[in-house]
Amino acid sequence: MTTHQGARARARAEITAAIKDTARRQLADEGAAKLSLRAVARELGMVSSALYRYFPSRDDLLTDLIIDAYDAVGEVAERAWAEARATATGPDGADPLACWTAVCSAARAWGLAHPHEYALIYGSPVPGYSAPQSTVRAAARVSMSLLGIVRDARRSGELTDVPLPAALHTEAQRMVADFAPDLPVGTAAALVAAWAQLFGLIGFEVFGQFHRVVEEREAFFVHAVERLGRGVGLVGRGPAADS
Amino acid sequence: MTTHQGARARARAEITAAIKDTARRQLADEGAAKLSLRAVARELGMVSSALYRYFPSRDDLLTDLIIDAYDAVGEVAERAWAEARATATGPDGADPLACWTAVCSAARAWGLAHPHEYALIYGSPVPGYSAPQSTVRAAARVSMSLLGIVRDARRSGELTDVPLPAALHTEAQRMVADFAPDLPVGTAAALVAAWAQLFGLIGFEVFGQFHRVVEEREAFFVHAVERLGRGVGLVGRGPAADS
DNA sequence: GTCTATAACGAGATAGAC
DNA sequence: GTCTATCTCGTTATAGAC
Repeated sequence: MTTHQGARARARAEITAAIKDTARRQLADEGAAKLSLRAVARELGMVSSALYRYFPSRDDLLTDLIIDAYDAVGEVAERAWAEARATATGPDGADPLACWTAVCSAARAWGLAHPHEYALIYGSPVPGYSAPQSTVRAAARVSMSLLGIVRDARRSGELTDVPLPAALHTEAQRMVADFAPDLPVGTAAALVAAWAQLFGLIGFEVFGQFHRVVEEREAFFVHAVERLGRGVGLVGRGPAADS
Repeated sequence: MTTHQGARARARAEITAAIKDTARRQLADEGAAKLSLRAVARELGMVSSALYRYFPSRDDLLTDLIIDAYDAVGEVAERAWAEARATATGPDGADPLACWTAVCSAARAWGLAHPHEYALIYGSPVPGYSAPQSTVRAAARVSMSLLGIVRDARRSGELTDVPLPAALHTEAQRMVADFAPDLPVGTAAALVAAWAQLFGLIGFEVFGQFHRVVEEREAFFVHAVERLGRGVGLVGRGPAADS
C-alpha cells in the first residue's frame, strides 16, 4: 500500500515535471501568450484532456511556471547571499556591500541564463492572465534577501542613514510596518526603489536594450549595483572606487 | 493632378492610421505576440490581402507601432524638458534637477497611460521578431533628453563629478565617444545606468509589481528619480530633502 | 480512486480554390 | 474579394483500463 502510493506519487511527479519542462520549452519558442495545453500534450504524446489531471486549467499551469521561475531566482539569490556571507566575512560579520552585489549578480546571471522565464516574471504581463495570490511568497524571495542584507548591515553598524522627504514619511512608515520592521523609514523606501532599479538594469540587459550601448556588461552591472547598495546606506569594506 | 495625388495621399494616410489604431487596440487585447494582419483587416472590414498594400508584413506593422510608441514617449519627454526649461529657470538657466524629474515623470505618465505600448517597447521581446535598425533613432529620444539635461548642467557648472572604477574607464570612454562627447566618463556611465534604472521604476509600476508594495506611487517615483538625478551628478536648487 | 482515451462543444485562425 | 474546408484552441462529458 505504501509502495503503491509511493510509486503513484512518483509517476505523478515525473509527469508533472515533464509537462512543465515541455511548457517551458514552448515558452521560449512562442512566448507565454501562446502557451497551449494542446501543444504541450501533443509534444508529450498525450491527449489534451489528460493534462487536466495535473493542471486544472492553462492558467494554473502558467501560475506554476511563474512560481517555479520566482523560486529559481530566489534560490540562486539566497544561495549567493549565503556564500558571500561565508566568504566575505570580517571580524564584524559579512561585508554588506559584497553580499549585496553577490545577490544582485546572481539574479542577473539567472536572468541571462533563462531569458524567457525572466520575461515571464519581470516582463510584460500575459494578456488575459492575472497572477493569483499564491505567487507572492516566491516573488518576494529576492527582495527578502536584499532586505536581509540591509538588516545584517544595520545590526553590525554598517548602515548609514538615507534622507527621506517629509511627504513620503507616512508611506515609508507603512512599508516598514508591512515588511521591514526595525529598519529606518528612509532605508525602507530606498530599498524598494533599489529593488525596482536592479531589475531595470537586469531587464535592459536581458531584453537587449544595452545592445551597442553597454559592452562590458558584467563590470558595468557590478559598478551600478554597488552604487545602488551604497544608495540604500550600505557601506563597503573593500577598496573604494577610483575616480 | 496635384489634387488627385493629394487626395490619394490623404486617403492612404487615413487608412494607414486606421490600420495602426486597430492594431494598437489588438495589442491591448491580445498582446503583441498575437498581433495578426488578418484580425486587423477583419475588424476594419477589409480583406487581409488589402493590408499588404500598406504594410508588407506583420513585422513591418509591428515595427511601425514600435517606432510610433518610442516617438510618443520621446515627444512627451522632450516637451516636458522644454517646459521645465522655461519655467524652472533661474539666473543661470534651467534647474537641472527639475528638468530631470520633469522628463522622468513625463515618461512615467506616458507609460501608465499606454501600458500596452509601453510593454511593446520596454517589456518582453516579441517572440520571433527582431527590431530593425530603423527603430533606434526614435528609441533614443528619451535618453537624448536626459543627456541634454546633463549637458546643460555641465555648461552651467551644476554638474558634480561621479567616481568611476578604473576597470570601467575604457568602457566609459567608448560611451563618451559614441554618444556623449564633452561629458566626463563617470557621468556617462552613471547616465546609462540611471536610464536603465528609470525604466526599472516605471516598468515595475506599469506591470504591477508595486501592487501592495508602493501606494503613493507618484511621490515615491519623484523622490526616487531625484536621487537618480543626483546620482549622475545633477545638483538641485530647490529645498533639500528632509531627513 | 487514479488515470487515459474518445468525442464533442463553440470559437477562432488559416489556406486555397474560385 | 469571397467562401469553404480544414486546422487550431480550452474545456467538458463520458467511458473504460488499471
